[in-house]
Amino acid sequence: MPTRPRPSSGVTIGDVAAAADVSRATVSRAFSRPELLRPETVDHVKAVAERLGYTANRAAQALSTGRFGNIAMVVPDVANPFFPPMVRTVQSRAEQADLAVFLGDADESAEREAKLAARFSPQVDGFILASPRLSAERIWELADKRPVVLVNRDVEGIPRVLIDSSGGMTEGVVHLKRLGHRRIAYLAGPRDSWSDQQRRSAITRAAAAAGMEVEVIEVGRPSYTAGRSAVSALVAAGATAAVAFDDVVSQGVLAGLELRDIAVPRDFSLMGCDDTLAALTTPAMTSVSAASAAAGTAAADLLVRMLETGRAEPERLTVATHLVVRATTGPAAG
Amino acid sequence: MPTRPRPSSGVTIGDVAAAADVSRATVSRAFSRPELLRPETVDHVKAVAERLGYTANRAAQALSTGRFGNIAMVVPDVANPFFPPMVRTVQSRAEQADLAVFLGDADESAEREAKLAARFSPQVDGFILASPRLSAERIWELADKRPVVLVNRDVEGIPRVLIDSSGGMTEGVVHLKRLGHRRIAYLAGPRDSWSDQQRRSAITRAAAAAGMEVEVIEVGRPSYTAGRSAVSALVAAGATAAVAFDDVVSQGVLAGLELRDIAVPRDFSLMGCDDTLAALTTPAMTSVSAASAAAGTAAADLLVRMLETGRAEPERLTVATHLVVRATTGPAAG
DNA sequence: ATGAAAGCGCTAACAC
DNA sequence: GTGTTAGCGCTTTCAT
Repeated sequence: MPTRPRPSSGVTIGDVAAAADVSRATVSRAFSRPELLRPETVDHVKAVAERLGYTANRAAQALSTGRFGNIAMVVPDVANPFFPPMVRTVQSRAEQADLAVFLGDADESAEREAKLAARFSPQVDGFILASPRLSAERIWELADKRPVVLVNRDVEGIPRVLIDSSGGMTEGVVHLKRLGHRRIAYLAGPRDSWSDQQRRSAITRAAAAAGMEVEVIEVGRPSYTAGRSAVSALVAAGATAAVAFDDVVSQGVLAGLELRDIAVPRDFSLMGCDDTLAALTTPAMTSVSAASAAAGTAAADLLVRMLETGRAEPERLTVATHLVVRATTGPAAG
Repeated sequence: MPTRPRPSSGVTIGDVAAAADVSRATVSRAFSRPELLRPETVDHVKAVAERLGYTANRAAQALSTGRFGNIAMVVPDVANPFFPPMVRTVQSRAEQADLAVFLGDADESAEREAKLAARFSPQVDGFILASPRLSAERIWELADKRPVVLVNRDVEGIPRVLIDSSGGMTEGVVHLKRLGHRRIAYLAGPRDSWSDQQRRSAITRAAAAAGMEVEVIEVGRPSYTAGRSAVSALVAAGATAAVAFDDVVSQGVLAGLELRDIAVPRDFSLMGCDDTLAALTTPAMTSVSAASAAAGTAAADLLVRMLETGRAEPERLTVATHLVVRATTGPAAG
């Protein structure tokens, strides 16, 4: 008989059973189904386990039950200030359900999202995909194997939490119109981002309704530098105001305008989105509220419920936004 | 014999073995030790596995090998811009070693760090603790069970990566002295943070050496609001310059000063630390470089090596810092 | 209320 | 080079 030095996770359920003079089944039940045991048995077993420093082997548990006690959260970029608050709330909700959270940063790439999903899939009970760039097909495939909750992405039949920026966006356009602007620019984000598509169409529609012209300028990956570099295009477009895909880009634009001695809001109006940094800049930026923290809680809640009830109806939530007017929007120049 | 509906992870190694007409051991080897098999066997097995959509059950693997293929990273606050770049680099290094990363946000609390560590411990091969607030004893306890790498924390016998801010801090004090400042303030961070202790003593020492007075003002959790609120204490202290624990606090101070119409750098000099936001503010802040991304890579590297070699010598790295002079430091007023 | 025992899917001795 | 087989530590059915 083989006697290889087996990997030992230290104290096992057998050790506790022996020390407490009960069967392993009893030890197991003391933790997972204490109501099946006499209270004194439970106490005794737990005391012994405590004394021995017993911790259940998660792998064995998972192998036996088929449940891992883990979920995965995938984000396009943790360094984007939109996500950390969401990461935090997802974690705290997950912790309440005794779930540990894997975090994957996809670096704004659909390909890397797929890789991460594949890597996590064999050891998680479910996924939260924040602003995923994955195709609907791949999301369906994934959802076919594990419960999936989406944030800021709408795919048929998949539970999701949407932060609907169109309300705030529209208010923003109206606000700019009232200030006398006639020609504005939208600094667009990643094309495969649902948020960008939504914002793009909201602003286009609102501008048309208000009889304003809108020039769309692509900046690609939403970053400070991308925003700063976009200023020349902004100037070339002859716009007197701009709405940026998010606050990060907006902050870059702010710096770029300053560099060219274009005063905000005197010579130019600027509006961000998500309200992640807007309150912290100088001057403070007008932005569209977002509440990504709340979205995180909601998403985690949905997932936890799916896990507990076993694939309930796909719930679909939408949270509204509004414009937060600060110092970067003012009357049109001239 | 029991016939409960066993949790099935779909296609198992047995299915592949049957379909490929080999033993399960061969299938296992085709993936983990292909060099032991005839190339054609490997190809055949892999092809069949592919066709069947086989994915190894991680729990079974872990149970059998005692290795999980996961590591945990614990940070005090993901929303603090110092950490996301580190999280990203840790992840990318971990991915190269085929390790998945659990992320825990401890919310600046030692207690929560301990909880997270306990939660992750039974299913990870090692830990990266970033700026942990845990006591040395608890860190030793943890390191006793699993390999641990520390970032910005020095505990005897534990591998770690330190970003030594004292160099940059000292340069900063000299810089302020040269500008004519005589009385400065240090806006201190969390007392249980190694970084804060180090910065605190570096500035105290440097100021003493330069014959300057330094008032230490505690702000507690390093946040924008904490920084902004600290401005009154700053004014009361009669300092003409301040060094903040980090850029987040510094950014808050900047806003607080602006609110009181104290012009920077004309009336007051301000210096941040870590250079996370400094380049993005208006005016751009003088700060101490930090390279948290590099620290993350180094830490992950250390951990991966420990995992591969099996507890090598505890390596201990220190990365130096320097002052990055920008617009918020100028001649002393008056 | 508790115990006995099968088996979750995989890996690694060992035999051939 | 490949097969056989004994577990890894846990949960759960079934029996008592």
